[in-house]
Amino acid sequence: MQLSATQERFVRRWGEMGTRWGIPRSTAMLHGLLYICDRALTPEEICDTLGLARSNVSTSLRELEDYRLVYRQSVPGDRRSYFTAETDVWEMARHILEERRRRETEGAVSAVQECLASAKREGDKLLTKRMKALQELLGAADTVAAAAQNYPTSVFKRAAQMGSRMLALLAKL
Amino acid sequence: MQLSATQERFVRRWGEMGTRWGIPRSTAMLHGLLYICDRALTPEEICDTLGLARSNVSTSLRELEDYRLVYRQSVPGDRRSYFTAETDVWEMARHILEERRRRETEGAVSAVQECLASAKREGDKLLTKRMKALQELLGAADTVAAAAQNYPTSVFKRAAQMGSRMLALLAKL
DNA sequence: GACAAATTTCTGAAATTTCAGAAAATAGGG
DNA sequence: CCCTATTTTCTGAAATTTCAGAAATTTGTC
Repeated sequence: MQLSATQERFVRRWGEMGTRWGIPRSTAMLHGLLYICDRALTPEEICDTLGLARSNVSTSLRELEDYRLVYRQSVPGDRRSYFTAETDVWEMARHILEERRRRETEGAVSAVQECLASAKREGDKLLTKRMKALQELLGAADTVAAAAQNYPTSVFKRAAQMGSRMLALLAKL
Repeated sequence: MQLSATQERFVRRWGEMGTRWGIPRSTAMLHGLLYICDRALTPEEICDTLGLARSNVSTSLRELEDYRLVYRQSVPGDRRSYFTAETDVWEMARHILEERRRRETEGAVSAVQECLASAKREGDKLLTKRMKALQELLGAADTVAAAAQNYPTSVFKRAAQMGSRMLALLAKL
């Protein structure tokens, strides 16, 4: 698959962005490519287009599937897998939020939990206080993120779009 | 400064968490240490306590100052700098959000902007559509994050704590 | 169940990031 | 204005991460 100059540029830029978000460049490029494609691609085509090793594409695709940013499709009578990206950006955002919550906050919550227990046991007042505060924050973040998962995309979208107005409203309460 | 076993454990765990968040382990440890301290520390003390190189502490402190997670204080008649951490977790969260917005979304917004312009110029319908969608998402995220900066901590805190309820409300509209 | 196509896992090399030590710069006190 | 205490910047070594190529595994077909 031959990319136009602009498509090429987007894919490259997107890959660059990925690195800032803690996503390997090649994984992000692969995602960018699928995102701007209107048909499903085979891993083979992806390799050729982006100049990545087959193994790398395989690993990246699995990672992106975990994030639910790309979907695998199988065509009857064709042994190859075909991949497409999630193109609804709000759905994308939800999935990223969900996965990041799993990976980034869950560990922190349990770490703080443990330390809080120890601090109490040892009677360390200050540490107890600090751990409680952290727990409050992490808990709230986790709750919001979790809640976002339980509503349809339309609600999530509306919430994000109205976010600033909601804050304005809250400021008056 | 001698740490108790639990304090030590927290600092270590917090450092570990940092790496998942894209923050160097030593920087996160340093932040963790200051967060659980009730008095200001000198860089020297921090080195001794955590076993880090002086240079490393210097760099990490500057980074944490950029995030506004630690503050520098100077004591008259003492040439050394003293450092304390932000201990209000909601303020902490706001500062992190702000800095992450600056570092992570600003670049993406301008990248998409550029690509959108090129796509339009070239008449690439699909790419234009995709770039517009991304722009919508990034714009919304940016707006929410920006709005959070403009309200007092109390509002931010309330918003986070009520987040799930707000979503429930929105779902009915 | 043997064969071929496709995919995944393993391994190490290349690139990047983190961090300690040395050298340079800065600031205060005499 | 020099001297000393403190901090910052520079440099390269160590650790980590990313990724290509080879080997192993899986999947489907005959």
